[in-house]
Amino acid sequence: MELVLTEGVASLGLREIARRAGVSHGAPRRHFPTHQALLSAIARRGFADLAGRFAEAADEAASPRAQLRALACAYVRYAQERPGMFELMFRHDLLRGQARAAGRPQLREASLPLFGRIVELVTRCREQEDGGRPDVPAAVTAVALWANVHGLTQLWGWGSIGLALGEDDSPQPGDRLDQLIGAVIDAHLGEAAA
Amino acid sequence: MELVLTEGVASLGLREIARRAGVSHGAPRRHFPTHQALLSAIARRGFADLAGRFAEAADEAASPRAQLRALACAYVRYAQERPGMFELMFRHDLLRGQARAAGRPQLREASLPLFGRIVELVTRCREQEDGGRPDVPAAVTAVALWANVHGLTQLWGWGSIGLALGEDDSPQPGDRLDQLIGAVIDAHLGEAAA
DNA sequence: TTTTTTCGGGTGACATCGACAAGCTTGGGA
DNA sequence: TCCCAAGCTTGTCGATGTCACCCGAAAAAA
Repeated sequence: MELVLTEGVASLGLREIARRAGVSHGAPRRHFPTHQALLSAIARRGFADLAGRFAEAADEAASPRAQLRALACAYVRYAQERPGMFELMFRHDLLRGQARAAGRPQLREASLPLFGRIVELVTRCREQEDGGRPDVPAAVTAVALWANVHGLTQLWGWGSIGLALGEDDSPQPGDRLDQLIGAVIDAHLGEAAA
Repeated sequence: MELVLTEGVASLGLREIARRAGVSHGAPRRHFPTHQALLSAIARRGFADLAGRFAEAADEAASPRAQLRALACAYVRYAQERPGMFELMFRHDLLRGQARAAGRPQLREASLPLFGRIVELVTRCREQEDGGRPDVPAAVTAVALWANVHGLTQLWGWGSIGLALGEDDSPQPGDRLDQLIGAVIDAHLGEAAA
């Protein structure tokens, strides 16, 4: 099923998926009650993939700050590696229908543990190097950081960043993205690590 | 036409818009070549609205930092006040078709001057109170800040923030949003203003 | 072993959608 | 007066998602 995501999110019609699977339309209905449910299932698989990347990114890094940075990198990299999947994950809930109440909880239950890990890392990072600003609770900083990474991913994904920064220098764009992520982490967690 | 946006982005079918306008389907075709073009026109109007809010938000504030804060507030407030319009503005380009190359430039040309104002404010804010980190160029900070506000808006819009922070205290949620925006501004521009 | 239930899939219909191709109607120059 | 172009209507075409019904095989129950 994921093979369809290499074609973009626009080619995710129910009949198209059925064609791709070699079965007739209405066959998916035996497994998923509606089109949205199928898309939700695919998105859930995407969230599982992302969680796996998070796990293996956190294993490679030692300090909490490095782990946070690795998480952010994994986030952006996943989005730019599987753009269709990323798109589907964060907007399938209103692609066509008004199933707002039905699609939400699944998405939230999938993205909530990821956030729990972030807030835990922020607290650990704070009590270890206490360079941040302790006047604002850790959960707020975690939310701000998460929002920053997500927004960065979004803006990067549709090319607004390369256009806003101007495409003058920086031989490969991966450098600029690393610079951007480093700036974001530094901004939310304090200037530089110990 | 904007009246349709009070019903959400799901009710923006071409025929539905025509019904709402009291004309028959295929009538909009005389003014807009395709459905995407109509949606782009509505989104452009939304961008104009947002630019107007930015202008009047920047007038009320004096210091560049206060202006940036006002801009961020206006951004989030606009999104939570017209959620359908906000959604349409940032995703109509791939709602259904593959008109990726056609829808993009209009969106970018509409959102680029807004960003220019942000980077200008960041530079002015820096050379005035020089509290930030001058080792990273101002454009990078501006992008990071913009991405942060955008991501915050997105996460807030679909309720992930209230769910992540827990709905325990904070009588009205507007306070928490102000706190969040303040934290974001402080993080990217330096601890506290003069 | 025989029967029955369930599971996975197929077929066709229906309403709706966006895009298109004619036809109308109306208003303002020549 | 004629004309013609803008704006709207109507109808069609392909395609979509949902639904109801039918079928074959495998598993479960008799």
